[in-house]
Amino acid sequence: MATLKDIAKKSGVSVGTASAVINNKSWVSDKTRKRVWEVIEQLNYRPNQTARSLKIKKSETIGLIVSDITNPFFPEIVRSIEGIARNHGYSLILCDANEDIEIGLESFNLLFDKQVDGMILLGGIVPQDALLSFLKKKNFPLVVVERDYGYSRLNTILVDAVKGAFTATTHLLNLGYWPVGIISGPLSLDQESNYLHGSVGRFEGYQAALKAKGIPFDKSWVKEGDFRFEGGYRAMMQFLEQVTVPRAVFVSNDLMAIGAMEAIKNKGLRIPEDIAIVGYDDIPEASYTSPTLTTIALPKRKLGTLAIEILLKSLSGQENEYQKVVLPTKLVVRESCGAQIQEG
Amino acid sequence: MATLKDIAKKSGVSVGTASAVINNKSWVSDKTRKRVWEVIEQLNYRPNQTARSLKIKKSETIGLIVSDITNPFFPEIVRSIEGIARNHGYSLILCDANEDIEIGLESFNLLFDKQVDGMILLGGIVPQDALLSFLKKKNFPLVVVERDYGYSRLNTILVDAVKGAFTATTHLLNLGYWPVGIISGPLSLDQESNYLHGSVGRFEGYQAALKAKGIPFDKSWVKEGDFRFEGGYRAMMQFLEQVTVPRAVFVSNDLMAIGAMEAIKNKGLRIPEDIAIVGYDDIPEASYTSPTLTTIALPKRKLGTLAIEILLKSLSGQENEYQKVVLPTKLVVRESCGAQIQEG
DNA sequence: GGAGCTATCTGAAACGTTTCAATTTACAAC
DNA sequence: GTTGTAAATTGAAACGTTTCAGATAGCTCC
Repeated sequence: MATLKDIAKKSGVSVGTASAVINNKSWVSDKTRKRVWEVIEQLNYRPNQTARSLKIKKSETIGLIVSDITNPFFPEIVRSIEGIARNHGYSLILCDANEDIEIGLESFNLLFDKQVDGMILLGGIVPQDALLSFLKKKNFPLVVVERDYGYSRLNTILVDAVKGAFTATTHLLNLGYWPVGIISGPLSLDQESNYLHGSVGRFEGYQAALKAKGIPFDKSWVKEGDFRFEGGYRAMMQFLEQVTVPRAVFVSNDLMAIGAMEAIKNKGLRIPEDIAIVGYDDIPEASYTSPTLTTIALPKRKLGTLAIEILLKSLSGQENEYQKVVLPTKLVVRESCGAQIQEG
Repeated sequence: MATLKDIAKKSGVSVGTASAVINNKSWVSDKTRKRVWEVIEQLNYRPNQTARSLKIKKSETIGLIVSDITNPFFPEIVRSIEGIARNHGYSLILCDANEDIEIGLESFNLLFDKQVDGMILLGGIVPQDALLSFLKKKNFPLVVVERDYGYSRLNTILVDAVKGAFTATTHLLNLGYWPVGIISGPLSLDQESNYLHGSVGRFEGYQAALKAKGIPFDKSWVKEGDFRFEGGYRAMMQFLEQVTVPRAVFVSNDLMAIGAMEAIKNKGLRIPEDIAIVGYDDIPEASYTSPTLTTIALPKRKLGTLAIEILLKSLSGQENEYQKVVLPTKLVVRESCGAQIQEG
């Protein structure tokens, strides 16, 4: 592997000049520049980024911790982050936490050792105390997506979960369905670990929608899931075994909604004729299911691009404020809610 | 950020000794070891991996180029690779090529600049000429998954695509369907860029199955897709607009199969009553669709673990042979093929 | 009390860059 | 020619580690 020294020797200049050439410094004479470039090409020289990083104290690398890479919600976000990062000369070190908070913490530390210049947390699987105690000591470019740590000196990109769930539930209520149930995300976990997961917001939105219609909240229309396919299936099965079954259900994410639909079909019931369903996330699969899934679309691409853009700005050292962005959701009406054809 | 020098000064030893302590060299006295560790903890010292990498000429980083991270086939493989890599002290730089061969090449070069110690190509989106001319010059730890570059000095992990496609097609033929079409992967691209994608093997398997039954091959039962949802939809639409429509179709990957089913349903036809479908990959979604998708299951987890294990062995410098592993596939019978309940 | 060990520790070079003060060169102006 | 100035180049230090030849100290043995 050729080094700058080789280039310098072979083209008869000093190492400093050779460095100036590859960095396109303006003060190198055209003659020298040309000669050095010839040698660079001849030796097929590529600068050693590690040495460069050591010197300039930047790794030009970003850490990305995804809470669950196999959840179809994330890959599209990862893609948009990776593309923009690459176009700005940054590469991505990926860690998948597999929804395990221990791995989240381990990855968090590991990424620092690897000298990443900044970090993006997709889904915020890093434990709150570790993250906050770290942030209180150091100032580090960091963006959190889809998790609210409730700390002001932190860039956060959220989606208006309360309003999204409100819209979904109201949509079902407006269609005249009654009763309308909810399959939520993990609720109890949230309290124990102080993990303000999106599930709480979505649950609140559901309750608010009932309230707005003057309908009393009733615990028996609530089942708790785990954001995974199986959890949705199980929760719906519980509903189906009740004496009175809900006429419609808002399911807190699409993966669970698909599981819930599976349960309904297995019981020989029809969607939406017997039970109407609205999901949340709008993962690609929502268009494939049968019936297709009415759901709350999150601006996935936007979530990713915004995250990396805010991070890049922060990386560029501009003295910028911490941002907390809340993006709107959008109701996507498909078949599972039983609405007449109408643009949502 | 504390450095080794700080540690050395504060604990009254030389930098060399301090280094020996964090690297757990045996010849440091217990007394010194203890004192240095105290300072390390007190200053919250963490070794600078960049400096370390520069010196030891290893980055402890692996490059991973995925041909399409949003294809549900890949995330599970990525997860198994990442987990094992992390447990062995390696982290992963992820590049997503978005099925774009240009990006594949760009990423390939970028990863070298980043001094990755080894590389895994998931789906082999790197152009053949670039890869092979590189390999002929240098010797570099590399594992390719699900693409056969047809070069012997290269670790390759494949699945028996020909046999898989043969099994799928034969399954349809045995059910008495006729004619049986195929939606293939990109075939023409393969010839132009000499890209021996899995699509060719699957196509061959289809042809072999016909031949085995003494059925002549007919071009009009072949449509070319792009391995994406939309491509499957479009290809099926072409079939549906033909004078005679195939009675069953083997679709070369599940994403396209789901697209194809969508097209069929949109035309008001039934699966499998009007058209039977068998896919390939067994992505998680294959169990969610309606009807559920009969498909060829690949050992995804195994593909990932094997890839990283071979790479790690190669990285450890053992003078090992190049390996070419071909894993078997498995027919998973669900509803879309219209077979009676039977274990596959 | 010196030789010979061993166990422990030191100091400096090296890894491949970037950076910058200092130097050299080129050239114009007189 | 000398001087002044700008342009081009050099050389060495630095980044934070690892490594290794050599130094030192403490023993044992005769």
